[in-house]
Amino acid sequence: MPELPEVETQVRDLQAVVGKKILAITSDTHKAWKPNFAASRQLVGKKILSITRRAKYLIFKFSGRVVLVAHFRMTGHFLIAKSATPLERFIRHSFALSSGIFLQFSDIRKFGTLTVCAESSHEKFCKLVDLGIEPLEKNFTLAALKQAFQNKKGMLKALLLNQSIIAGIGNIYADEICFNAKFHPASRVENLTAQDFVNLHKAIQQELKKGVKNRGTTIGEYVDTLGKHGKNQLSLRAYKQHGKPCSVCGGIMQKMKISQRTTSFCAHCQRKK
DNA sequence: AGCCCGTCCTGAGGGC
DNA sequence: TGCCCTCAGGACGGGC
Repeated sequence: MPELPEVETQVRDLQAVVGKKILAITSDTHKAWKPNFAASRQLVGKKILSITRRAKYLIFKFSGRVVLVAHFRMTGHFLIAKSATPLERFIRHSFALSSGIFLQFSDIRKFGTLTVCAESSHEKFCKLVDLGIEPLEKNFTLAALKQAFQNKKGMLKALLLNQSIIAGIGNIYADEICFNAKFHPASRVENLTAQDFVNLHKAIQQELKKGVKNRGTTIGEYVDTLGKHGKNQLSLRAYKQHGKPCSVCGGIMQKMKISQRTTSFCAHCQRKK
């Protein structure tokens, strides 16, 4: 599923369409559009001025102070095509751009969302204001991590998945971060020591940077805008590894549910705090 | 506040 | 072959 590294990879590739104008939009999944499909008409004739990322959201700024905020949820991704012919079977939305380019939104499970709103209100309307700290930004310091976790209680993995604390981590990277830092995912954050925070801070940055460097994790359907697979799945050590031997100690990886998500971990290497 | 559940959705994979 | 069942889960709303 697309998380921070996958969205970041897409946003970097999508710079290729900045400056293009939207000529037409077709969609067979009107429900994805917020507040409604009719709002998509506001984008037609507008020029893409910038494409940026906040957490797992993609933010397209257009001429005329209009913004499109896209979220991939489980199975969404953009593809850049040289014709209107769908590059994949599950293209739900297609944007005809100037220069004969087509931006296609693929989304098997139809969970993805496309929100159109005024630039002045998009952060509030799309709840971007409620998002936590960006873990790959300079201001994500050790002190900032401690601050974000201050007065919080609960299971470590649940907090890593909470977008209002740290923004952009999903199920894959949460498992990898816990494994990297040797924390049992059900560790109580209120029990973490100063040294634990040092290790956690390092692991968050390492795993997300590795994901970006590898152009994302392809498990299931995620691909980049050219349809190419990422490489991060080749170096996963925890996510979906239950039943397999631990890459460190050789013990069999365990499985449990945390926050409704399947969680894989090594009961020997990852200590419960 | 923390935690759980249901909802949205559809393909993959298992069982028979 | 084919049908039914379960599973996968990001965000959100609701309940305890």
